[in-house]
Amino acid sequence: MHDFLFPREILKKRKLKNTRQRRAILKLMSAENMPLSAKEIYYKIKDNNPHLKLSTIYRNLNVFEKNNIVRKLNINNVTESYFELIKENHHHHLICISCGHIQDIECPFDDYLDKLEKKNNYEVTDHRLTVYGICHQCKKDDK
Amino acid sequence: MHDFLFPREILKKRKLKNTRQRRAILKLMSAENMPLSAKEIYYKIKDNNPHLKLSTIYRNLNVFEKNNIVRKLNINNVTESYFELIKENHHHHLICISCGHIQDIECPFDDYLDKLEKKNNYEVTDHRLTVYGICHQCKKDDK
DNA sequence: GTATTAAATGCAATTGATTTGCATTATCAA
DNA sequence: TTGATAATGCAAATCAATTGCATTTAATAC
Repeated sequence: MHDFLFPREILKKRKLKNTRQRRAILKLMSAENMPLSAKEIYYKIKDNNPHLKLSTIYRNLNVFEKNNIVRKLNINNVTESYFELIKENHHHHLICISCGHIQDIECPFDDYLDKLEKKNNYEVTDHRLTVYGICHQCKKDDK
Repeated sequence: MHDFLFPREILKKRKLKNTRQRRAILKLMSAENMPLSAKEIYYKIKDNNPHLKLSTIYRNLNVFEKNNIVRKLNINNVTESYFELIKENHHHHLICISCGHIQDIECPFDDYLDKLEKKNNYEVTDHRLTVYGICHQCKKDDK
């Protein structure tokens, strides 16, 4: 389950320019290890990158998405997109609609997608499962 | 599997005002029977509703969503939200990333969500499964 | 029907996320 | 070290969606 690469290795592997800004974004995403929005990334790394602009974050997240380095997530009733590093373990998300906490869940599909492909004559390229609910803590707090 | 209600019945049931604009939106959504964006709805009904504004569509789609009349959908790489009428048959979506065609697929979950609830101590309220791929026609056309 | 009242609509302006154009700067390969 | 190419900073623009407010309309009581 060897998965970790340094930002500069991730970039080199894709022949992407190894810039300070890109390294900072990847380093943060790796450290936080949870989905983050462009703004969250921006506010967490701007102190160490004085002239950094939000547009640079957006541009790089798009580059990373095209290069399969990050995955963009839509969350119901949340306007900003979230981004997570793509790792080896394929998973989905369980999201608390009260506190917003996101946790990974295993992919429950075994041969379901193969069957779906054949049945519908599709070539399946991606799938997303998102489960929404109220987490234990929020239930207790009656939030 | 009796499911069909006239727009005025749908509105009355929820004690929502039965306006011309709301009826037009619901009538269209029922006739088209596929997810539509606010703009698509707007352009398809504006000829019969001269002073209709897009903001009225948005406001009503939000009202309908709160009242469980429509469901809002996010589609990867698509900026607008899509909306579909909620009917009895619970389903998910298979979307062609080439032509954008959306088709319903059965929900594959039996006791999976119950197990997930218990395992994670969550109260599950909603779930979305979206499968992306390339449809038969687009494969043939090599689009 | 008519009056009353609360809610919906039209309209214009605004918001907020994301993108883009362009001049400048930084990276990378030779 | 240099030159070519791509990334960044910065400001402005875009686009989906929302909002404030005056006016209109639907629902209810009379």
